[in-house]
Amino acid sequence: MLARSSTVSADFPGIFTDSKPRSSAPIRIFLNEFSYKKGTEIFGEKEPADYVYQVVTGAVRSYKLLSDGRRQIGAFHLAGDIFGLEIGSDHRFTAEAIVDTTVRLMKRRSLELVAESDVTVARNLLNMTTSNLRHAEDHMLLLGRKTSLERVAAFLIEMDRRSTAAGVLALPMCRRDIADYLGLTLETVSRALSRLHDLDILGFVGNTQRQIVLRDREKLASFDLQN
Amino acid sequence: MLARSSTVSADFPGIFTDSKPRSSAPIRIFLNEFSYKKGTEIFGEKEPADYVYQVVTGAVRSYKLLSDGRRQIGAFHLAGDIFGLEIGSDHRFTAEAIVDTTVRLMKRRSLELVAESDVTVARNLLNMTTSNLRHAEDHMLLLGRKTSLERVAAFLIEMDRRSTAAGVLALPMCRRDIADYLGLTLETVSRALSRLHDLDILGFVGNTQRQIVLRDREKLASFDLQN
DNA sequence: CGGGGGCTTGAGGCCACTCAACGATAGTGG
DNA sequence: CCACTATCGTTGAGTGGCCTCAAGCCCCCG
Repeated sequence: MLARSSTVSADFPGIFTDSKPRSSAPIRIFLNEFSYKKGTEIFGEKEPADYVYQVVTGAVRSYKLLSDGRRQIGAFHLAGDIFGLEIGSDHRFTAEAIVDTTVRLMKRRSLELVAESDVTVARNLLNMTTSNLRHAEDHMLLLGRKTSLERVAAFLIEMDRRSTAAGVLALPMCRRDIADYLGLTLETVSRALSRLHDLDILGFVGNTQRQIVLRDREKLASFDLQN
Repeated sequence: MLARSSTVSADFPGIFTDSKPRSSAPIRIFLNEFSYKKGTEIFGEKEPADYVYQVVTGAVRSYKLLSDGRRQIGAFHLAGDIFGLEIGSDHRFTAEAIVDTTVRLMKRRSLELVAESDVTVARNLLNMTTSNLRHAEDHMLLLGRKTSLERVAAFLIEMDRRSTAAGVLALPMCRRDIADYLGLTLETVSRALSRLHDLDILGFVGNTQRQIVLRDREKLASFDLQN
């Protein structure tokens, strides 16, 4: 039970920022921190959505499965991101910790109650849903019409944009995750990365293949067509 | 200027239904009907989103283009559907009439004003955005992971579900539109339909290839894997 | 009747997938 | 400390599903 005394807005900025100072009596919303080991499930598709989550540290993948095991990752959630926000009663994705992850969670019901009275919170709920929608729309274009090289380039640019640290891109997810996000196989992702490496567009840091430095953002961007 | 005297809810059911009876003085919202000839643009991507649209008769496609002309259709809008609803200031898709189409339109600004005061309208905005999001999420799975036959089967099932008339599916869009919706080529779509025809799962009505009768919904559904 | 758009079908090619081998790294336990 | 194993990533060879290119049919329409 954290944040008893802190303002809510400091803890769930995506939902509460831009809110005018609220009534002197602070709204009490339960905020618990919770940790998940690498690879464990945070919630499953079609489970009731009782909580909304925010990544504190770590990374999360949200995905859907076909009955034969094919997987489509809809989004990666990094530090600060809010996920599991559903308007309907059930989750539409399964969420798993990619690495050891701690999240902050709040009762969805509490959020709804606040949204009832606070117009700003309600609008921010709409804004977050909209930004999820925008991402999904852009991703449809990628999945439906882009080549493997274009997809990988777009992925690197997206991760670079979202990354806090300038310079080195530290990818928390494995090649298979990237592949399932981009609608490819892990081998194709690996080949695309190798090709970008051969073209001196990116470099690997040390011996790990999860830390990438973008040597030529401009050339990289030329592979990610505008729309 | 229609609907001067009618209630708003009757005209924009997607936004206003489930609303409790509002104040005795009806809210005045401009409602114009407008017609577009087959193939003409209703609005373009990145244009300011001043209006929200509802299909009265006809059909509309919403799509994004890559700079080299590759196209991804994000959604088809049929009679009754609301489209062009943006939270940001600009449209994120281009919308075109697939056939001769009449739409009803309202000033977005008016809608926002109503949403400010009427919580139910605000919630319905959120619900509509959410249902767009759900569709996009499902479509990502289709585009990223399904085979051509699965995609076409899913498309037929979706159109059948949305179609008002039971029995015959009257598709307003051409094969190229279907292909750009499913991330395929028109030839692949045609081959998939032929294959379903050969399997006695569907039939064509008369000499036209746009009217389809589903002979065996169960077998069709078996091609569209659950997730 | 000629022309064009929409659709189907065939033949061939290519990009991404499949299958496989291999190296590197990290974690485990002797 | 060193096998031992499992996981992750890269790379190569070959396949296959969808794309490309092309021909031809049908229907509509001027």
